[in-house]
Amino acid sequence: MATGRTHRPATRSRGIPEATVARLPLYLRALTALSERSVPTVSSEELAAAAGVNSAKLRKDFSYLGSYGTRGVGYDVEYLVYQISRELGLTQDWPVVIVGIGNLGAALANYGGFASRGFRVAALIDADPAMAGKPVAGIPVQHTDELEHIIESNGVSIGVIATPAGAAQQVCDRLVAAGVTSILNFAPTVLTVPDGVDVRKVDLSIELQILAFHEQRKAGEESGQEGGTPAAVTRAASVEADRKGPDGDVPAVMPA
Amino acid sequence: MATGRTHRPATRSRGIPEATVARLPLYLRALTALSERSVPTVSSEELAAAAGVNSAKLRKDFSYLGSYGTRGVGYDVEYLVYQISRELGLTQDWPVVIVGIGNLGAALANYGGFASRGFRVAALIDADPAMAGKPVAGIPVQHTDELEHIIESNGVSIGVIATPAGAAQQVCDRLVAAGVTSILNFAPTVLTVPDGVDVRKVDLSIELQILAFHEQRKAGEESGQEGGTPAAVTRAASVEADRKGPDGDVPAVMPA
DNA sequence: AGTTGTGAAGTGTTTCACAGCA
DNA sequence: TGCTGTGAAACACTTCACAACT
Repeated sequence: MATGRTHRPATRSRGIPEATVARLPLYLRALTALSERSVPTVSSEELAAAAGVNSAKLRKDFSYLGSYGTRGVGYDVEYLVYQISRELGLTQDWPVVIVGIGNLGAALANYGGFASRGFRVAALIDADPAMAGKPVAGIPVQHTDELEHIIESNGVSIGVIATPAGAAQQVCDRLVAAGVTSILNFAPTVLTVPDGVDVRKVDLSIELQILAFHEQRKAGEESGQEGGTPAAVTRAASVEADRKGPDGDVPAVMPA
Repeated sequence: MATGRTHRPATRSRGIPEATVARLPLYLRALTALSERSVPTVSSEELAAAAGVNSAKLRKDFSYLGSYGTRGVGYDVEYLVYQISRELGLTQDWPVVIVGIGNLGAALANYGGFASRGFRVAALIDADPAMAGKPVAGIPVQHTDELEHIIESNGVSIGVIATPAGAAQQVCDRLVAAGVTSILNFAPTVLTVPDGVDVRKVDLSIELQILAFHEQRKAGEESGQEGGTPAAVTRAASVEADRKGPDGDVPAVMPA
């Protein structure tokens, strides 16, 4: 089993920690804003505030990239923008395909920040023949049949999956077979991919559930009741721990 | 300055690590699928595979919730579904408002998994008067003027911001003032909120940038270029990468 | 004086490996 | 026998605090 790995291999690149990589885009955005206001230099304290992190963390993060600051002064905004862009690989242009042009896919296609920084929507792909040819965000939707051809002829290495959950793994397999090695998955499914392929997932309902967890804690906290179980206003779901009757011996769980 | 905190307070609740909380929804989804197939029990190994994590991690995660398994057997699916739901606070119903009904807001409103598990879209809110009354996903859009009233009369504590970046902080302030204490932010902005308010952000372009970073590394790894992977057009930003003196270690430069 | 860059300490997370129980 | 539950080790990340430099 274990036909392939799932998720970030986390192969700590050139010694840049994954957590740092995840923050670089944040710094970049803050720096870009400063750049647009023609601010020439910025201190770690200021930039950290703008990016929503603390300054020690920011300095440590930057230290993995090199010594790009000037003691007593701060960081040169333009220079740092460039260095981070380069580190993130944004000085080249990444063609991206979006598969699944429903509400979400359309939203993504229209998302401005998409094109702005190093990414270019090379194609929109949908399984519905009725969609074919219809322009979304100025780009004509193409049918799934074209997928392999599009990937190959455009040298696409990043794919975005915005299909229903049921179609996601299949689309993923085709993307990978055609040469895509990085996937951003919006479908609520665990994708299985071969080694060497990166998958990141964005999952609305997971985020909401995490918020609900904390929200519940807040509610429980102020109603006295300590030490024990989470007070919870629980509208008593009547799920009980009892065996199901017919146990056919279902082997359970398959990796699809 | 420092008017308020930014981001997850990460107040390690009742000893359940944040990393574990973030995985509970994943387990829950896998368990729900098993439940629908009437699978009665599942081992840590099987469940871990379905959720895309390794089994040691899963067992450790579950150990924070209590001892819900049976040695030699595994976990009772229904029972675990209930325990995790309860822990996440999904046995109560969370009314949610979505602010900003553009492409993305509409996609979110239509997202099924939304309503399915403990969340209910209480209202859709948009600043555009032309949108008012128009139904999206069967729910009539209401004008921003109604925001405070909606929040208060529905007891909404979770808000989703899907507005343009420029409006996000202002919307956030109003949500918080009206009583919202958890926010899911899709706008590419760092929100500032008072203590006690949780913010989680979902940011497409950040995810893509992280993928680009890894993608770039893959490309660089196997020598320079090869026929057929990136459309690497390296749009030479001419920022001159030379201003620092001391070499001799870490810089991790990858000239192209 | 002001601010970076970084060892070292502290904290959180993952993995190992096996005792303990069904 | 098989699988959970968990200390302990390993690893990753964050924060501290200050020397080094401008």
